[in-house]
Amino acid sequence: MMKATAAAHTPDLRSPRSPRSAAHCLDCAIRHHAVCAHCSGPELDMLSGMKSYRTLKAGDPVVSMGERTGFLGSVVEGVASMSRLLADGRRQVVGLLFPGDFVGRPFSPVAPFDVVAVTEMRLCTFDRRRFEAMVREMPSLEHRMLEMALNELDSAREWMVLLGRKSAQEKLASFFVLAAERGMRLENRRPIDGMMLELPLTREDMADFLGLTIETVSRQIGALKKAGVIELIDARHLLIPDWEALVEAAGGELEAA
Amino acid sequence: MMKATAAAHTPDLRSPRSPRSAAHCLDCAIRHHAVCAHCSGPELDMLSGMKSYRTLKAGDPVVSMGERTGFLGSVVEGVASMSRLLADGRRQVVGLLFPGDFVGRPFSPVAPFDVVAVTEMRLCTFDRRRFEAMVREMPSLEHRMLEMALNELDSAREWMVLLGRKSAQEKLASFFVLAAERGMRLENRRPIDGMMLELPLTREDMADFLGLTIETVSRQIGALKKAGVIELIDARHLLIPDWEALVEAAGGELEAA
DNA sequence: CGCCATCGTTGATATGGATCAAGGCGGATT
DNA sequence: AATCCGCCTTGATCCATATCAACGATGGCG
Repeated sequence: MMKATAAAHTPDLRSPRSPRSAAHCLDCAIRHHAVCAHCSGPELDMLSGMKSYRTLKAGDPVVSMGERTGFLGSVVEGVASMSRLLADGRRQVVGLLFPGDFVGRPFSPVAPFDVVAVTEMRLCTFDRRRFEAMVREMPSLEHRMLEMALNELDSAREWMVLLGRKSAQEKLASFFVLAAERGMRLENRRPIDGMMLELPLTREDMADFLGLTIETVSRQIGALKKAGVIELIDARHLLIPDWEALVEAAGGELEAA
Repeated sequence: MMKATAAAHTPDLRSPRSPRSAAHCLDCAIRHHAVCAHCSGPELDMLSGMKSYRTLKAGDPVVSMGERTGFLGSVVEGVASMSRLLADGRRQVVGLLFPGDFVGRPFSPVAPFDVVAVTEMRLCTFDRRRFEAMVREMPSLEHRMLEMALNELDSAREWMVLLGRKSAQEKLASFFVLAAERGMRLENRRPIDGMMLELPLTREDMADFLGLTIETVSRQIGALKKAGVIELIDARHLLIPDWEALVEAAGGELEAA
């Protein structure tokens, strides 16, 4: 029974259609969550005509900091990280990109951060120039971009609170809250008591996202488990017996990223 | 001589005209730096007609988290902080608002953070509904908003790197870099060796911005002084003898906020 | 002028998380 | 089935920063 739940949450990456692409944007899984969410029929046709897909394996670079990238796009399936590597090897993950999230920095060709696939993933991409031109001609698309940018800005600031002021344990709990909320979002559902959560990140990526070391991540997961806030299935899967207790352990509400 | 330099940098807040307002946007100090930067003549007339000014003293609240604010606007003079206060009193400053910066959260009436004047300041405000309607009708204005939001997003992520991975001393040096760059920006100048920097924040605000305590802020300022990276004039004024040395102490380049 | 409040500095001590070190587990390769 | 390697956990110790405490400087106000 628990196995069944686990299976139901495991992304079935390759099943629905050919590995290459989804025929038309109308059939796309992220249709109502991505930058194209508010596009009308003809607008969607136009996007549909210029999109192309990329499939990536965990660990594959998507864009590198400083690079001039010729494309912009959306995450369709899987998860990517945006991060900055300092000269001495310290690394900070500044955001995760889930399905529906926008990839790339419009109107500035030089990438400000590294983007790396952290799971197997599928990306829907557009030629940068054509997409930017389209944005400038379609106010509804530009409005959608603004709406998304403002939401990401709120989320980034929310995360600054975590990085600057939360304890290691609160950081871990907050990460689980974030991952659970984002995991449910595509299906327009909310996290519920007893739900299973699949962690898309390694301990190292979690550490770099939370401003901690892998050892502290490991120990604080252990502490949350001992406190009964989570139950571990394996290193990458956990159960959340009581959602409110988890939010509590996270030190109060987070805005969904 | 040093006194003269100091005077030249001290904002002369009340001098130019009546406390109430600047006549027309064309004469405004932030004309080319604020949300109105790309507006053409007729557009500017429209904004000019709907603006009104607010003057605030250091410590005055601008908007409170959770509040429904009826206005949006721009900082004209002075500096404000955006922050979040946790239930137990911990506080994190998530951003500073300098002249030209946008104030308020468009398209979402509930303020996600507290905004407080940290110096005496002057604000140019617009009725939220009228401004939002104008944005939706003027693609150039909406494009400018998007451009600003994307820049702020880059800055916020940059700051996440600082909060998650930098040492206390690097944090202080980075803050001085930020303050110096922002101080020079309005005049389209870059920081130079020997420049004087006026700190707009108390030690407490700096601590909350950097994720530190006031004692650590005080000690690390002392350490940077001993290292010769800065010279203290008084608690609120310092000299930067060597700009590159300061950037170095900050642990590498910051993108200007 | 002297009081008080706010702000900042400095010193002593405590501690949360980092660092250093060792070993376990599971999956891929052969 | 044995080996290996990446990933994770656990233990011992260290250290950067927090905390606790006292005091100094500055400026507003009676």
